[in-house]
Amino acid sequence: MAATDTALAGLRQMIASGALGPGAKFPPEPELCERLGVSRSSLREAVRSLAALGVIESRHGSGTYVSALDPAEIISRFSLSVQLIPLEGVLQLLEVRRVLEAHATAAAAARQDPDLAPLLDKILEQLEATTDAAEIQRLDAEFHDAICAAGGNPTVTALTAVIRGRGGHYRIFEPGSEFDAIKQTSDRGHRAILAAIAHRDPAAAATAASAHIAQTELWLRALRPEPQPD
Amino acid sequence: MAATDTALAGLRQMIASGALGPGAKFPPEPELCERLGVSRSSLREAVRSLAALGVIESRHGSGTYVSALDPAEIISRFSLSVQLIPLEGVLQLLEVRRVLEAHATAAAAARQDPDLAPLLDKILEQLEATTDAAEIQRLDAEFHDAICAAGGNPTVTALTAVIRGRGGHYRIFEPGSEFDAIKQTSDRGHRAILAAIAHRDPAAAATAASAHIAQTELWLRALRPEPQPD
DNA sequence: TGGTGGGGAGTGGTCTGAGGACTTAGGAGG
DNA sequence: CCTCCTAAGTCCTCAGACCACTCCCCACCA
Repeated sequence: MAATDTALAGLRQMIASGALGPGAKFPPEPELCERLGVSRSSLREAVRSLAALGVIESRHGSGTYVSALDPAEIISRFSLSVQLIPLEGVLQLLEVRRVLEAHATAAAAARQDPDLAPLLDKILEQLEATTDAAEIQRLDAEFHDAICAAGGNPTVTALTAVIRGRGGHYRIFEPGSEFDAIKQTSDRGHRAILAAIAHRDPAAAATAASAHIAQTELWLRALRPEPQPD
Repeated sequence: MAATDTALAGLRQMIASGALGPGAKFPPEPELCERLGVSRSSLREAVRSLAALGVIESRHGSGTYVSALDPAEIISRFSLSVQLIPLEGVLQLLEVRRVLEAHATAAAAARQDPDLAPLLDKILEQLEATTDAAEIQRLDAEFHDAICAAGGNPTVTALTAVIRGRGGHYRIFEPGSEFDAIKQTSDRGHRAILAAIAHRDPAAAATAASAHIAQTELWLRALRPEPQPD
């Protein structure tokens, strides 16, 4: 087995076996090198791999630690790779988001948090008042994030946020011929979601959320805009 | 900015800008070092990070390449970190699986693939005939995988497979006092799913799949078994 | 007594240089 | 035309050195 793979398997095993739980500190690099039988370079590459996956955290001058192993944090690490996926794959991911967010929106409606509807209304008022693309994206994310968070499953919230972040790179809302029609349709979709939540109607909430995101999918398929780097 | 982060951002930018598309080959390491202004160690750690996320592939003796950037492949990279997530997080992930797999099962029922029902029936016959834990796990995965694949979204298939792989580490089916009852309930759940698919009934299929996975969640919450390393 | 600042040990981050292992393409030989 | 082999190209691993950062302890001062 290759040296880096040996180190990777060894580190993974130390966590999987329960020897090191969430937040635990690894031995210093020289000791790990000796124990795993690899050079420091190879060990560090293995550590980097696990760090990229959100399993390990290296703190300069302090040590190397097992992460909290929280699924939401781990999922958020995938943002980097998701942001590089081409359009065809993004459409598949949007179907995932549509299904999950419909579920989360229904859960939010069922939970009857009295503070949620006023918060969402405040966000929508700002959203409806602006025509700035970046501002639209920020407020849209805030709206959907608040709903998902109210759904009660942080993992679902993280997953939908990662996918939404990718969709945001395709600037549907750039000023153009279709801008007004798209913006109005989007605003109406948000209001429909809020209305369903305010009426404590989970089924209507799921339908409204699903329709809203399906609309985004249709725009992406039709416009096929170029993604914006950075 | 730290050296490794500089290299990471540079590599990422080369892909995001469109300079290197899926499958494209990177320049050799020495040239990348010079262009990005970092040493080979730092460059290699950055490459390892992106490789862990499924964005880059290094082939010994050949070169470094951009991956296919296929969302299903990228999601499968997740498997390593998901397998280390503790029970509490697994339950959150199972909710994701339940929602997605209900959706995929409904889609499979709606698609009316004539080969699907016979295939599933054959798998279930084998599954119902065995009491070996590993065999149960393998056939169960095969059953659900075939359904998700028929759902038509490879990303959903990959995501559910990763989560299912984690659930499999908690051996619900180890021989014990509850074994027979659990096995029978599980078998009945599979049959209900198959019946709904055979009857081309998407709503019933979604309900059956959702109930089947919800049952797994209940077992995990109740039994709280210890995960099996390796 | 309690707070504060500095210093030193511990630890991860980066660079350099060297040699080994693997892949691939192209030419020699059949 | 096919096969085998050579050689160039490229990534993989190791070793050693030095730098940067964190944290704890202790002397110092109010």
